[in-house]
Amino acid sequence: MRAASRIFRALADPTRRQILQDLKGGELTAGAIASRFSISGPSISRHLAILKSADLISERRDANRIFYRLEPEQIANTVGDFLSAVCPTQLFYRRRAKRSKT
Amino acid sequence: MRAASRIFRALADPTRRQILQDLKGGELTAGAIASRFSISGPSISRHLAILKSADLISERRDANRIFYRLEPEQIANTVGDFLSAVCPTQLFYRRRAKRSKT
DNA sequence: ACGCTATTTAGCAACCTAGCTAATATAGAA
DNA sequence: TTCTATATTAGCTAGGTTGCTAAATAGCGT
Repeated sequence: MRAASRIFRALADPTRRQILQDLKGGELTAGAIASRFSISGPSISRHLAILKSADLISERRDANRIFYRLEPEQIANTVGDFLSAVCPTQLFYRRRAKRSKT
Repeated sequence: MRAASRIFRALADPTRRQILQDLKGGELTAGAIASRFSISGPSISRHLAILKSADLISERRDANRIFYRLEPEQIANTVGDFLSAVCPTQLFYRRRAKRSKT
């Protein structure tokens, strides 16, 4: 599956979009993320797996906790590419880093 | 359903994203759009209905043809809002018009 | 009215998604 | 090893999505 498709499908779910916004403030454990929602831990775990497979977040293990962190460049690059392809005059965007092929 | 959810779900399908790109060059009839894909006319018609219900495109009837036109501000506003909420430092964006509540 | 073209709507099948609970890792402490 | 805490994986169900074909609608010319 193409990276853009993985990313846009990942962004299609409101819980996942909220997780990304929550991670904007810094990394959080899976449990801390789950506690912000009224859905079960396993369901959040799957949302995290989907976000991770789209490279929108990354994980770091510390003891038996897993910290998740936002990867804003992936989001900005892919979504920015799409926006510039569809409505370039409405938006000015600037890359922070070279786009990497994933 | 919230506008953002309708829009991100509409963007989740690659055929619909391609339709938006195709409309960037100007308005097209339903038939002209359908002829660019290998899927059936009725399927394209539904994709167009989904894009229209998300206010990403608008339609104009001329005789028995229906012309579809891109609504780039809707896309830029909603997606831009999300990007600025999640990764503001990666992207600079500028509104062309006030956001309307739909 | 009739025919022709353009397009949508209806109805169906296959697949995907997101939620749940129960079971299974993983890591550290006693 | 056993216990506890954290988190994921497995297996299931309900509902949504996307494709198809066939039928209906819309507009215009004859």
